[in-house]
Amino acid sequence: MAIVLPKTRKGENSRAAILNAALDLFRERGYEATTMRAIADLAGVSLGGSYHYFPSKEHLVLEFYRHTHELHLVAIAPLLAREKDLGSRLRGTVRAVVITCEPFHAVAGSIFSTVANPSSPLNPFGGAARPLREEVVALYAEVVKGSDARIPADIAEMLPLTLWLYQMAILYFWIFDRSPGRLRTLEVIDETTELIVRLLGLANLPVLRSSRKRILGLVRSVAGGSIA
Amino acid sequence: MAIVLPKTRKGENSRAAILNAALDLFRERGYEATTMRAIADLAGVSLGGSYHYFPSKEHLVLEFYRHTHELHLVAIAPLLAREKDLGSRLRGTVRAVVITCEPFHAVAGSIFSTVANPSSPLNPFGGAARPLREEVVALYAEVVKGSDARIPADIAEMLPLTLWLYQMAILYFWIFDRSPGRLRTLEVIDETTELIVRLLGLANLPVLRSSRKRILGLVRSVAGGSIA
DNA sequence: GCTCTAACTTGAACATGTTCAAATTCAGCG
DNA sequence: CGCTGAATTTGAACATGTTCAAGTTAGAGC
Repeated sequence: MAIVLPKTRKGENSRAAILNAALDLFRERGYEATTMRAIADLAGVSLGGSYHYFPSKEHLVLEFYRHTHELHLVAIAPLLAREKDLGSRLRGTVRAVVITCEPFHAVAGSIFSTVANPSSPLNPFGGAARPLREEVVALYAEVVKGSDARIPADIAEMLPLTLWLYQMAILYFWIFDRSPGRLRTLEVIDETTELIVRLLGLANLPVLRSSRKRILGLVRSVAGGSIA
Repeated sequence: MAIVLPKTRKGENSRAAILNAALDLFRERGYEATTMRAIADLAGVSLGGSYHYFPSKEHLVLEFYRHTHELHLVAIAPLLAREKDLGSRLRGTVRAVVITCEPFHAVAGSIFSTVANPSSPLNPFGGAARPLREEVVALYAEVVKGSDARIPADIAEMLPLTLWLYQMAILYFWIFDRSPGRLRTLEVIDETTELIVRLLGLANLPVLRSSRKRILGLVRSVAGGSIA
């Protein structure tokens, strides 16, 4: 079950060939229609070969996800360097997620399903996925911090984690979106990011004070138990 | 693929035996560890027999849903007949969900992951689960309607569906909850239901008017595309 | 009671993810 | 060059969800 890293040049080649074959076939046929035998054939290794570097078919999907995360980082770097408005930063970042993931829309369901399984070590709330999760949370921390919005400290503390959860919800919506160009998802992103910014602005209203405390306590409690 | 209903007494017995065997084994060993062969053995039919009444192993899970849903209905009937306060009705209803599902807590994770896959016929947003989903939404409509709370019409329209989504979120939290007696989930239910009632009370604040419109439009849009 | 048909049941066969013991390769070393 | 041990590779074997053609049963109609 442990992930074995290649120790030789030859091993590196094999691992890369397997991964590329898997990514190509996933994109071309989808996850379920891609058999481990087809991956092995295309990679030029035997059936068992893949299991030397990837403990399971699902682990190949996770490599897929890691790949898109890196594409995402590259895609939004200019925006984050330039833009100061929180709404624009948030909208651009989340839009970039779904745009980056677009080539993999057909596979995304299986990714999500894999990732949603609480008993899997790959669960985003669990330990194994922790580095990647923290990278994404840190990204949202930067989205907020690099803006000119003044966020109260108690909210700022929990906001990145909340935005990460929000992104997961958007991705789940996106998986179901069959509209051309995934326009509906983009619309929902525009609506929700604007809503988030507006609600942040309203958070200091006296009448909302107690709800704010309650919500923050809730987020803290949920995050504290399941994630941290 | 079509679901075949038994036409004879013998058929009814077989179907019931298969279903009972499946529920018992799911509860005892979990979803993945329960093989179709074990189900068939325990039910006293041959391997292929199950497929006459249940198109797939996942469809047996759907029956499991229905089973717990019916237990849930029975559990909350007295409360809904007696209580008029919205917060109490909501809290009691959602508490009853997790209490009803408690015997299946260990299984719930793998079931959730199976079912979260959008390509699964059992996906709660998809077609096969539609009748059951509509029953649950109708239940929440009754929770609201039978209360003495006065809910604006535009909110009342989308509230049951939103509460169903909320229930799903609670269930996902519950899956991760390792606290004794699942006390943390119950606490979160108490917190969130009170928050929901409070926010409903605030919905008429002028300053929230535009956010309210936005949120309702969002829910309507999300529901219209993926679910209805 | 006999026949016929639809309902029901069977289990071998298949597809595919996974395992694992054995075979092969290869770089380093004397 | 030949040896050695680790890294890599192999493919047969296994487990399990699913299919399906063939067999069996039971009840309606006569």
